[in-house]
Amino acid sequence: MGLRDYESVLKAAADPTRVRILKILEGGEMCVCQVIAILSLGQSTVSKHLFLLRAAGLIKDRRDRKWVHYSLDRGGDSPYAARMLRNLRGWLNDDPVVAKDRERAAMARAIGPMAICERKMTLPGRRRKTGKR
Amino acid sequence: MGLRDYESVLKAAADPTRVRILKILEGGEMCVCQVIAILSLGQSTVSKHLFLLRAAGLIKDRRDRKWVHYSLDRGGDSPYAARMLRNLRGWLNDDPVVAKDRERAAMARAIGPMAICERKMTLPGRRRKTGKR
DNA sequence: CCTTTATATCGTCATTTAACGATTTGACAA
DNA sequence: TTGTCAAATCGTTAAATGACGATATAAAGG
Repeated sequence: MGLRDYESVLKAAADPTRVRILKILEGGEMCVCQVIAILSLGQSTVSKHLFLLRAAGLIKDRRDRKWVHYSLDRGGDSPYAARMLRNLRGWLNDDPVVAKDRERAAMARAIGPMAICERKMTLPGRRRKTGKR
Repeated sequence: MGLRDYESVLKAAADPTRVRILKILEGGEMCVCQVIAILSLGQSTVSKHLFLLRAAGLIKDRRDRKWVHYSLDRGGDSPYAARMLRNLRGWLNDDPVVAKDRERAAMARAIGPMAICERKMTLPGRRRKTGKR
């Protein structure tokens, strides 16, 4: 519980894409394909971000049939992670990117994971492949 | 006060060397040459770290003759910075690296900035040039 | 078994970053 | 002004990071 853990939590929380994921998950559990659809990023990219967030103890996963659902790990054992999640609750709620993600998350929830995962549905409002960084 | 500010604060606070600086400054104001002596890192390296911490609103500087003293910017206008500083207060106090830095900081304070800045004194306990990463 | 589909992992590439030494700037003293 | 010294900035290099597409694994269904 020293500098190493601290660093993994802070670095995980410092990346803008990963904060977006955390803010999306504040609305509740989400399956990976929904997160992918909301962020409009490649599947492997999102998977890696989720891995880092999980490694830091910020989120946890739950397997349901062939889907994996992620949610905030509020009761985790990392005090750094727990505090950062609490901080984030009150932060960035007015940020336009976060707000837009929330809208798209609400749509994803309304549609449900099945429709999105089975590619019967695409979320509007942001074009895919928005530039390769 | 959106994602950009958040990112600069979190990234600044996520680097282990910069946290060490913040923890050192919890003991009070310090002149740059003292921080350099405590960390045993190159002068330009430390200067850049201080720049980033200042840009994020985590620390502030004060000029006194030919020395620049840095201290935590607790009353700053960035809510992210203020909160992170408060979090840090209670974090990492048991970490061995932080503890060692604190010892060396206490020595540096006892000696005073003059002696260290004028190179009449070298802090023991950690060899210079510990590897170029 | 074999196919499909959701997610994870691998390999590559471009960008960022942290370290260094060298140089410049800025404040003081002579 | 000139010299000195603390600190900031510049330029380079090696490692870390985030993006991607391709491939591998895990669970269902045929």
